[in-house]
Amino acid sequence: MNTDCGHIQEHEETVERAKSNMASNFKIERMCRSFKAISEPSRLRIILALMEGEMCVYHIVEACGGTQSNISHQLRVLKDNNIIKSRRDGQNVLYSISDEHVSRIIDISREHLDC
Amino acid sequence: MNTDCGHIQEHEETVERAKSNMASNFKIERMCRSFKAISEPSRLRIILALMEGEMCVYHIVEACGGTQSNISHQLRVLKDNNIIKSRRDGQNVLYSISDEHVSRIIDISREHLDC
DNA sequence: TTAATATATTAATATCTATTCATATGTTCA
DNA sequence: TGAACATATGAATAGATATTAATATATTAA
Repeated sequence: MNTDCGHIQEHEETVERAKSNMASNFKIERMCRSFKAISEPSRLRIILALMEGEMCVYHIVEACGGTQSNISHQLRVLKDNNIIKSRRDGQNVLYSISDEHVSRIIDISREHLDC
Repeated sequence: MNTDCGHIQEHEETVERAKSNMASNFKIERMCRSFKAISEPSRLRIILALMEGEMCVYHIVEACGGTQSNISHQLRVLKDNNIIKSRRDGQNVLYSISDEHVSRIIDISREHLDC
């Protein structure tokens, strides 16, 4: 491998910009964890469901299918990554999308893939 | 588990909307694959680098670090998921972000996580 | 306080994924 | 044509992740 790709000048400049704008490892990993959280079908279903409104676990199970245990695991992952938030209401725990960035990202993706 | 969460009416309505707006399994999996593609540090680094401009493989390696082989594997994953595109130019292959949706999603995420 | 209900956690396993090393393919130029 | 270079691929393995079943915790109401 050498640099003689016939675009040395532009590419070297791009490399420099890329290096100086590159997020830190810490931030890269943080972003990745967020994207990974929404990268599994059962979790994405939960997000899409919650984009329709706040729900308790029982109703999330009803809307998304799957077992209570599995949904609960996925809710945990989503919450740990600040994708969703929860509040207790008596015996129930109500979940909702934690902030608008999430919905925007999902909407762009749906638009992009025509979903 | 039963439905008696004290929010039966609203939740049932939300469940109905969620079910009727829920993307098909096929589309859910397609979205998930896209998100998964951008969910690994080395791949996200490549995307961030290419957001600065088109580059050949050698320069991507220079910008992102890692081995040529690994970068090449990751480029493949990104390309298979239409995150990036490539064109051959002589001995080199030049990669770039495949469309603006990708950059928008990454930008929102950076803004969200303050990266 | 006990029973009933809703949700969360733990541990086990099966599956998936990233990374590495070795090698193959494709391109240019002598 | 063959040598040199740029990129891609295949196979192996180590590590991560999803799913399940069983059980624990938390809340309410009797």
